[in-house]
Amino acid sequence: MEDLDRQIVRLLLADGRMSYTDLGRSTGLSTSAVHQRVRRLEQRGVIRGYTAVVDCEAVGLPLTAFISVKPFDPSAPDDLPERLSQVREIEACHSVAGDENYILKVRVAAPGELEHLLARIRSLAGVSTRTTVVLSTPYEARPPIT
Amino acid sequence: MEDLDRQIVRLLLADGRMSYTDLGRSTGLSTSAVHQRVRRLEQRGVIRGYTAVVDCEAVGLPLTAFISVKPFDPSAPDDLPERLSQVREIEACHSVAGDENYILKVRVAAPGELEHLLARIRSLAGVSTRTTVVLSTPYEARPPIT
DNA sequence: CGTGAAAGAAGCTAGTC
DNA sequence: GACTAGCTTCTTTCACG
Repeated sequence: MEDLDRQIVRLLLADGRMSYTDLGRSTGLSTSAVHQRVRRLEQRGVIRGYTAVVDCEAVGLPLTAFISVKPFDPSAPDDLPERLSQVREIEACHSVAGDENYILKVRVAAPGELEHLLARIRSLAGVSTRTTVVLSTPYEARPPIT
Repeated sequence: MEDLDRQIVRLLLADGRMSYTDLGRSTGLSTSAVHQRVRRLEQRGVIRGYTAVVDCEAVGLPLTAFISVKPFDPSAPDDLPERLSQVREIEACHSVAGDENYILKVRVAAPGELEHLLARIRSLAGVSTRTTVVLSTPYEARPPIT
């Protein structure tokens, strides 16, 4: 990827609402040139979209946890992502190497909800779980190095 | 938090570049009314900012890993977040309950970089590490339920 | 791939209820 | 808090190098 594109991506990571005019000023390109490049970055899937960064506590989800899961039956077909896709409390699902098969990141309002969520995950996906509760988050979602 | 605010937050999570005009149409408010509400949400820290969602592979960081860390000397003052704050490969740092003290999420270009990064983390923070390599990511950064 | 111009849309700020 | 109004700024397209 070209240096100008990298620069544009970096600027949009820092401020997803930056105007094309400002992007142009910062990169030394004309407004329409950045516009074109951003469109291409979106089409190629380099930029997947844009989102607000929200304080989870402020929206009533103060409890974050990581749940590592392992199937009861390792020979069964592995369709966990689909099975759990409608469980909206799951923010992320990573297939991992190591002792367990997946790591899930979840957000809930209270410990009681975590308990119900774990039961739901175990029965929906046929897995055993190991849960690590987050106490605090010094930082999260820092921009990558690009 | 009020229902209208919740709705606005949900819309901005789905599309961080949505215009105030469209937010108004979707919520039944006038443009300036949404504008005002969004400003307040930003001031209160409910909305922390806006960012582009980028495909990490496409920007040259195809390798993601979770690193759980435990201090060599549990009685030493715990300033890991500050000690590691300039390590840009670290995307997130969570203090956690359980066997280990912190979980770090990192992104690098290649296995060799992960090796160097681990050495750097161990010496900077005085910790032992346990690393879980991500093989694939069915989903990530899904919007919370609000 | 880049530029520049021009029309239309959206952002922003007051003043009013 | 929300609305209307009006000025400013940005977006978006297109013709051209």
